[in-house]
Amino acid sequence: MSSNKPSLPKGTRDFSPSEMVKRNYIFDTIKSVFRKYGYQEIQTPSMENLSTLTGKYGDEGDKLIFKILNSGDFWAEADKRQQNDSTFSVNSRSLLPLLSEKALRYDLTVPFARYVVMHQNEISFPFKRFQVQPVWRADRPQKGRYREFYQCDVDVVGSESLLNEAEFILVYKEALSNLGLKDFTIKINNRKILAGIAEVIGKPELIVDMTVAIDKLDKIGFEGVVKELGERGFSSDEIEALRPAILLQGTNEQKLSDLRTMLAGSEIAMKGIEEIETIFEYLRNICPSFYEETQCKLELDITLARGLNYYTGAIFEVKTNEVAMGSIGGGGRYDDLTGMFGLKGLTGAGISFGADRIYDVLEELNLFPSDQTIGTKVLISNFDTESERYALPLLNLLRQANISAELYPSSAKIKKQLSYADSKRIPYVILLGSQEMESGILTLKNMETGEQTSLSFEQLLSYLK
RNA sequence: GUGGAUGUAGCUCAGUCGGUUAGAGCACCAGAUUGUGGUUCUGGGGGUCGCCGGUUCGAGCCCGGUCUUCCACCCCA
Repeated sequence: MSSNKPSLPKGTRDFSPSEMVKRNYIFDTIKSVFRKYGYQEIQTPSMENLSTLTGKYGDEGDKLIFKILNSGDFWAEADKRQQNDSTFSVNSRSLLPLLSEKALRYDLTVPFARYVVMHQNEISFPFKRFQVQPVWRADRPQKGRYREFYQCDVDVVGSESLLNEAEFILVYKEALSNLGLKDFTIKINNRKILAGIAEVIGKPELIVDMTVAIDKLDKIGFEGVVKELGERGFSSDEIEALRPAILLQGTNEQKLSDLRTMLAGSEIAMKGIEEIETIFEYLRNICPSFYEETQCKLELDITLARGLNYYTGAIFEVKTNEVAMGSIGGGGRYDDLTGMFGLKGLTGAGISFGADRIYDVLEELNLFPSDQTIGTKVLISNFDTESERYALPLLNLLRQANISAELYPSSAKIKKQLSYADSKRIPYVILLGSQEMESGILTLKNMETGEQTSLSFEQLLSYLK
């Protein structure tokens, strides 16, 4: 490519009309489920103060935040600082606030926490909100991974009830089923159980290393996990003690019962186990048939570790079993996210749908409905200035009747006008030339069958409605 | 951030051993057809072979560098 040709920043994409139709189908489906469960929509700015975002996602996460360059001459500013303040030394850290004080949002959860703190006086708790907006991450793109992508989040703050967690599972099930997915698994775990395991083997401070390692079980196998645990500072005795937890088998009930025995000495683990059981019980009471449906599997998975930097209770992750793709959703409970912004004692929980990955999945499985692509329903052909003048009021009447219509804007060859209708998949064309103007009877062409019928305008209106 | 591939027309890709004017399919435009598309036929436009340098009588092809994209790791939706 020569250098003067335009290109896109790495990991970003244009969305053409046909793609937007499909994307809106996903957003509309998910949003309508959110609304049905009582969540209200908000939006927040694309950019936040850098200080709002840093330190919330861990060291790895902080590196992936897109920072926005300040306007102005940071170098001159640094000079001035040095002259006025002898303790000011020029290095990457001291320069950063001069270089950048804003950043693109990395997810929707932290901006939401910021929103809650700033609007606490107008919010009545518990506050159930949903938010569908793009987020940006500066990592290397690959399959199913973009630098700009949309998240669809639902969160509730100010409610400890595990009913919220149970409802998240139902939201996942309903939204993904409505999108046509036929085999997906919602994995659930609890940070408290993980903490309990780390406690029982005597390494509570290594909980993050432990979970990062066992999270890779399905990818690198048990031997790989053992190796990684060793590298992360676990002795072979401790690894041996972890074995039964990592290799937990059976139904959710069996797993819970095994965990109860295994972690009997840990108060926090018991709390986590009880929480999972309560969630399951809510589900049974809300939806007795939940476990009988085959398309959506709910699986307690002790190796599931996510966003440990702020989750404190339940953790969720959703995967489709129909195509190879990373997770298409995730979430959990975070007890003190607003605490970072000075509002203590407010618990929250939420889940997220990865719309771009869901798009890729639906595309691969050919699950987009075909009737979604129709925009304009009828095109009025344009033979000459006279027929154009004749067509204008008809165009208006069609639109007043709520029929999506357009008039070809110039008297190009009919061949070209029909090709245009064809490429836009417009199902009907009104042929309007001297014959039609004389008789007042219009010719309606069905673009799919090629059939042409002669109709009065009134007949045509009721036909197209 | 680490490792591996890739780059030729708008898109997908051929291009032999280094040898004349770099090709195909699709897409686009026009004509066959001055009131009929999606099929067909004919013709047409479109290229700094990613970029910079080197080797050579001669480079799309070989060498060095650089950038891009893709794949994997880390991490994640």
